[in-house]
Amino acid sequence: MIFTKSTKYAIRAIIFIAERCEAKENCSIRDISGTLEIPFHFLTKILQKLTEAGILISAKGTHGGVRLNREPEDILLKEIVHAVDSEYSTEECILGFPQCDEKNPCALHYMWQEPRRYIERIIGETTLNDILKNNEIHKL
Amino acid sequence: MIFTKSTKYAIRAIIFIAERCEAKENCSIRDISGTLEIPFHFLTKILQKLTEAGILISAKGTHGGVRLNREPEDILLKEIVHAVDSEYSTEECILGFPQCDEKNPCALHYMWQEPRRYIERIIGETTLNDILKNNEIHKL
DNA sequence: CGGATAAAAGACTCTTTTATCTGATTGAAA
DNA sequence: TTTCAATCAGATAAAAGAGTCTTTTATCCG
Ligand code: SF4
Ligand code: SF4
Repeated sequence: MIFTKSTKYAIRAIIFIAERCEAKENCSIRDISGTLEIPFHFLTKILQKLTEAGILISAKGTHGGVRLNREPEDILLKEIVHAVDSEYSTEECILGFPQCDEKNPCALHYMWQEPRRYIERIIGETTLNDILKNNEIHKL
Repeated sequence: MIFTKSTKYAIRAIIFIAERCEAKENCSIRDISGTLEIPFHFLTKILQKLTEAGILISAKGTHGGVRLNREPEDILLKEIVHAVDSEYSTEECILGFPQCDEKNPCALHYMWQEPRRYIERIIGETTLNDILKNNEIHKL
């Protein structure tokens, strides 16, 4: 609805990593994939992006895997979203016009301001820690 | 972002029809397609759905075309959206889980309530007339 | 009335994007 | 040096979007 499937997977995976893996321990991608029922190779690609973005850190070989590269309170939802889907934007016209004309807006433009602002705030200000505070997510 | 391309096309087309065609006159789909730069055959499919939904009424043959079947104040945005994309829903979990657990929600669930409610209100309560009141939409 | 024509409806095919799967490569640990 | 697990390259599948062509139905014009 608002996030792409990749983005949803990314968020779910990060929550899993933060909750299930101790700071110094690696999470095997295979495990994450199995538990969260996310296609393995699709997940690897997503996690690679998160690693490139400096959100995760990965290790090959035995006991390898992936873990957080920073404290949950230093990871913004925004970073996760943009790491996975660099095009993501809330600026676009709700009717798909190329540039949004703030000067002479249509009614929908106007109505869309409020929810858009909320969404921008959620994505821009929520940290991984905020998400973790409200405990167990079902299926995890 | 929130609407599919088909839905955006549908809304733009309906606005065009309402503004450019007199009550008893038909709008040629070819014209709409040309003016709004919407692929012709893609648009016909969308408009067919709107016709099936009773929002538009169509006529074949010379001077045929499409026009509103009801007054703009009796056409809810919701109807347009659902006519084109019957699956559309704002109920879904923002993280893509199958059923949303209201009992023990995660933080995102909670944060998502506000914008979701706004969006539901926009879609559920806005009529075509509300959209038309705020005059000219650019590129139309 | 009867054929020419205009325009929507419908059936297919093609392209692009998003999502998923298969298999080979690399590197770390044991 | 074997083994485990991430990485990387590529093919395939599914969905959304766009294009081609045929059929149907209404008007027009003689
Ligand atoms: S005014 Fe309306 S149509 Fe124009 S860019 Fe803004 S939302 Fe889109
Ligand atoms: S609580 Fe969170 S994860 Fe669970 S259904 Fe609601 S939004 Fe989705």
